[in-house]
Amino acid sequence: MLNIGEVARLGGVSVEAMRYYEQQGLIAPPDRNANGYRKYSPEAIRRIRFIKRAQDVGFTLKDIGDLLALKADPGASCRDVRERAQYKLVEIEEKLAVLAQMRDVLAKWTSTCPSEGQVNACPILDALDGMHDSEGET
Amino acid sequence: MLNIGEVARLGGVSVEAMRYYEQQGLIAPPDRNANGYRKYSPEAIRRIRFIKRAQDVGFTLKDIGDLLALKADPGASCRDVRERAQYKLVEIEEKLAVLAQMRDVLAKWTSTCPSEGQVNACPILDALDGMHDSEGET
DNA sequence: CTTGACCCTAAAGTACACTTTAGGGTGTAC
DNA sequence: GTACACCCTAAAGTGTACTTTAGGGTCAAG
Repeated sequence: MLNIGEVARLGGVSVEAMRYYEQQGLIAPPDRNANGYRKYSPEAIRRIRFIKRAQDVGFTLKDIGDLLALKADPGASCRDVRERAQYKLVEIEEKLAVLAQMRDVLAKWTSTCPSEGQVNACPILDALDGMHDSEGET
Repeated sequence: MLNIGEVARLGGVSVEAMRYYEQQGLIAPPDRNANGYRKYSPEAIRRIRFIKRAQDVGFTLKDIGDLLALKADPGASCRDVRERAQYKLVEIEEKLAVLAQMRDVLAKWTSTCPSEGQVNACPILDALDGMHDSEGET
């Protein structure tokens, strides 16, 4: 049995994050020993790492709660999990599109800026000021 | 001279956002007329649109404050503006890389999931559980 | 003369995932 | 026996860009 600090260290999170996950229902409240300390089985480390991996691919803690519920539900289907993943995939692709657009505009602007001269002749500020509108609005 | 609501409408933001920008120093406190209402010149609309365009390419309100300060400073150089833009460009490219990685992993997972069968045989949950580790960690 | 759309302020709330603070108990090594 | 690392709780704070709430004045139309 492990103390919270050990699980946190091995799981790669802070002790406070551990307590936060418990509070949010992502990890079950563990047994306590006589002094009131939380005592975890090594399985808890797997759980923490599950949460971290899910975060790494973009799931929020709420999403992760849903995934964990599906995981624990014998009546749930693999399709349910895949749906969540595909929905998240779409969200991420949307964010990618927005950022790619930002990148393109910024790249264009920085490439046309001579970097010499005063700000009153800065093409970037001119663009922000709408001096030569030409972008496709969303 | 325009009321705050007119500027907000023409600038494409809410009245509350206008007051927030003023509070944050992004727009100068305008004159008030006898009843205490803010009165703006049409220039204020340009300012709001500047802020919106800058947000659209990824600048935070704090960034935008810096840009506006450069814009108003006759001693500032175009290089200063370009530096900000290039820094932001790098930030955005970093975010893009993170999201692209998420997308790739999620796409792989969803493609290998049969969507049939019970969750106890779900390849996505297995992957999240670290069943067949093979990702390059950062 | 009242209805409704507008304006004002200050403060608190929202989402997200924690971290920090304040105050206090526990366990072990020297 | 005390120093130090560890554990506990509850509540408040962080950052971002607003929105919402509460409470109250202003103005034009009918």
